Amino acid sequence: MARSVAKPGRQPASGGPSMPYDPANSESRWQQAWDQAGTFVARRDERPKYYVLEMFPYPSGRIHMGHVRNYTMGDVVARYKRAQGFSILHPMGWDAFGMPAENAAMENGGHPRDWTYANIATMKQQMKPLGLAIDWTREFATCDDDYVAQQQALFLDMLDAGLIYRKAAVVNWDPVDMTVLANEQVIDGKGWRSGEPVERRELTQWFFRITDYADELLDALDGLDGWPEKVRLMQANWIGRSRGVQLRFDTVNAPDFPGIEVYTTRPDTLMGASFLSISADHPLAKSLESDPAIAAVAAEARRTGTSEEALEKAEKIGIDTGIRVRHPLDPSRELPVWIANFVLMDYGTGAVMGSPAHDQRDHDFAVKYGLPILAAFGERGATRAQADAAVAAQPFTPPKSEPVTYVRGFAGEGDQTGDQTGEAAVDAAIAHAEAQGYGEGVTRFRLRDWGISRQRYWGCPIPVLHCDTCGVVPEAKANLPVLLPLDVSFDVPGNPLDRHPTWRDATCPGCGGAARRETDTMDTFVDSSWYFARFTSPHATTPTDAADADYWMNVDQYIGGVEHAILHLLYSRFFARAMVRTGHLPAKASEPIAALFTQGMVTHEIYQTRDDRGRPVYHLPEEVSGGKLADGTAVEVIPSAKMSKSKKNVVDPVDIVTRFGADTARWFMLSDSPPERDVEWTASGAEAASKFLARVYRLAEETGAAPDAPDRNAPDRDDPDLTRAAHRAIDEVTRALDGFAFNKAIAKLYELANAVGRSQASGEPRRAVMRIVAQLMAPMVPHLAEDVWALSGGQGMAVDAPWPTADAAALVQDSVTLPIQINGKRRGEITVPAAMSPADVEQAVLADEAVQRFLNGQPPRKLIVVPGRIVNVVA
RNA sequence: GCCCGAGUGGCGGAAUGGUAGACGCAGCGGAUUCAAAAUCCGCCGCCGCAAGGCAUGUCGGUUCGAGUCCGACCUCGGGUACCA
Repeated sequence: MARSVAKPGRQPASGGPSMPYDPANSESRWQQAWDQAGTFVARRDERPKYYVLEMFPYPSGRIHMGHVRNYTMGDVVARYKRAQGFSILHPMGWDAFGMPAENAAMENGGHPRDWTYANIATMKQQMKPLGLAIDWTREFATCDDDYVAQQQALFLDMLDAGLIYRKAAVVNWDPVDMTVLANEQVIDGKGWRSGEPVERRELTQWFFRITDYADELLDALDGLDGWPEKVRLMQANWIGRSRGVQLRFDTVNAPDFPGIEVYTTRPDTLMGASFLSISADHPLAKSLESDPAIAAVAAEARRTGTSEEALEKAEKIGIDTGIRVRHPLDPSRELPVWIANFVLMDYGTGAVMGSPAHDQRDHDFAVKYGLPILAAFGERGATRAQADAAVAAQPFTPPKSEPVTYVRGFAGEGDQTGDQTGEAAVDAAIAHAEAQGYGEGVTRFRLRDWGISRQRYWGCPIPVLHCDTCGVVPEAKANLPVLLPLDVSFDVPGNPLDRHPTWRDATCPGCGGAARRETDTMDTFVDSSWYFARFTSPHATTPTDAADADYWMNVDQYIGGVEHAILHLLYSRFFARAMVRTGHLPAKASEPIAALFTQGMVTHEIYQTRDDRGRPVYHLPEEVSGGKLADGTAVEVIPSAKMSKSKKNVVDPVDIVTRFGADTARWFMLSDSPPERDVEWTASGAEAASKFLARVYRLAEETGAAPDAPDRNAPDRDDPDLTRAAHRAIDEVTRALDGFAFNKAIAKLYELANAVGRSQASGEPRRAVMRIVAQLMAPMVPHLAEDVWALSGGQGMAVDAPWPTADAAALVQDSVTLPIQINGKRRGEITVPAAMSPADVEQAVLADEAVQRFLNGQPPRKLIVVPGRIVNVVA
């Protein structure tokens, strides 16, 4: 419907009816235009390349606002870099294996494969209208047969290179459902479906030797300049390189176990050791299980979940085994050996030294079981009695760099006491242990090898066979891919691969005899550890293509949630090294991600009322208006909560795009919060974004219509203020985009649009500025930018226009206003020529009336002039 | 428990150690309109008539000057190796 929108005075006299901003129509039109031009198909050419990647989505069923935010940010980078002349790789795929598909099959029937591909189709259809500059020709899902084939080929090469091995590891076992549970399926130590306490159970599983690269993964963090410092810190702490000592405690009364090996980073507290604790799975503990009391505690200890969190938070339990060990520094002391539930056989030696005076966990344990608490050291100057008294109620754990007073020598009773830092004492203790032969200094890592075996169906099959003659044998590459059987059911718990009638049967590539397939599948983190490499040549018949990988690697900008700061990103860093080693990536790709940005979540208010029994009842945003329901009931508003279906505080991107258009959704997602922080979706904010975009469209229409005015032959009115504003905006928006400050870029665009609205400039000068507006907005709102570009006389498409550059001359200011502080408080200001010397500024300031009043005739004690910034008078 | 973050008006936020609150939302006032919507213009941290004072989670410190740096704490969020 046509209507006039032009302001009085700028009304196009002869102009036809203007069209209102109509994103539904124009957005799909521009998307078709880009498609037809093949604008976003990545090409290897003479331009410098730029690889932008957002963490690919799990196909859960529908896209959500978090996806919109994530992909919009990547899209801004892709379009901005494209305008700057880079050849862009900006692909999209699907992290398609995983538990939700199996859960859906269990709950609603159907097959995980069908569920997954249907979800992918839906989500792709939902993403398309966002107008993302994605090369869809490279799309793949990790559950595609082809991806499975290449991943299995990688596995075999890594196996061949010695990067993969098998060992026993514990899992959460649900004794009722007879199945392995994921950590998230263990709630308060009980299985999520059965409600029964889970047990720890040992299984032989496949491991990647990520610890081979522990040193390198840690040291290389220093070079990752484009990564957030917090992520590098988290990874460094996770890898956790520590220097300590492996100590041997000789047993007194266990002839079959002459010694127990213990690793500690605090050998300086050895004199404070009052017990050893061992895992219930330690061989020594297992040998004692004929004792019913020990068996009971061991069984109880095995009932704790396997997660570190569960382990650390669980009530500490233990039992004295009756076994005694001799203290290495004092043969007259015998220490008891306890079984404890917080020690896992998987980590280290399965035994730890208890120094309750200097460790919170050991202290808790010692208090609970009445074990002695002996201080190795105390506050500086403390006597032994004082130090012991101080640790009775709580452990003393100062930083290792802090000097303390050792009250029991760390090299023996009364030997090497006195003031030391923990660091120095640890060094001395290690030296002493080595000299005396009761231990040796070792560097160890917190990082453990990466267990990839999953007792689940919907994952990439591990391509190995079990042969009675040859043992464990890799599948022949010619037989890849090993694909999942499709005729499976999920009506009984457990892994359908295990109970499939024929799938396991295979021929041994070694001896040609009968063999059984491995029924474990790979951790889905394997899939996501190399997908970025696969995007460089998604259709290659090998995992990667050397020329493509060489051109496109590395990822120049990776964008995703901080929840992946450790596992996904560390595994990817490891995988890249493994792929370099096996010849699938060039050496330069061993750090595959040059820059990382972690974006915040999208949140929304929760609207809550209470039922008769005081339980919360949640209401959808559209049911609430003005803080009330339709029937007038007031709702309680809980701000900034993560969007979740159960809390009903969700906004569907499809609804938003239908109602406002993609550009509004994109604009609001970027405008309201800095990208690394959470953003709260608000209806009013979305409406404001929509209004602003409509206003920009109107401005473009008005300026575009200007030549049709009757005075078209009169000279154009220029407006130096507007030109200056435009160049300042170019400068500021460019710097904001470079710094990932999308919200600031948008604030600058508001300012520029306001300047255009105020300006009296006419005709071409105005249109020139509107073309700059179009270019600067294009990365954020690409469809509107095309409209504005076309309306203001731009040639071709805005998407193909090179990024504008600011005219330095237009940015210079001739005078500056300096605030005047007196004793640090703002008391006035002074406007001086920008080039005025500090000495002249001082004179001008001292002449200032407000300054004279404060100084009251006295000379100032100090006068600080920060050129161009501020003046501070100290009276 | 442990590791890592974040906290600024009624709200989202801005601020190379240099005027705290850019820009936007909400609110208030005005213009336009028969009326409304839409649009346009103006005001808008708190207390105070004003002078002025108080304000960046809390408490201390460094500095001519601290939202920004240092120390301790509080609250919320992420991770914690089988959720992705």
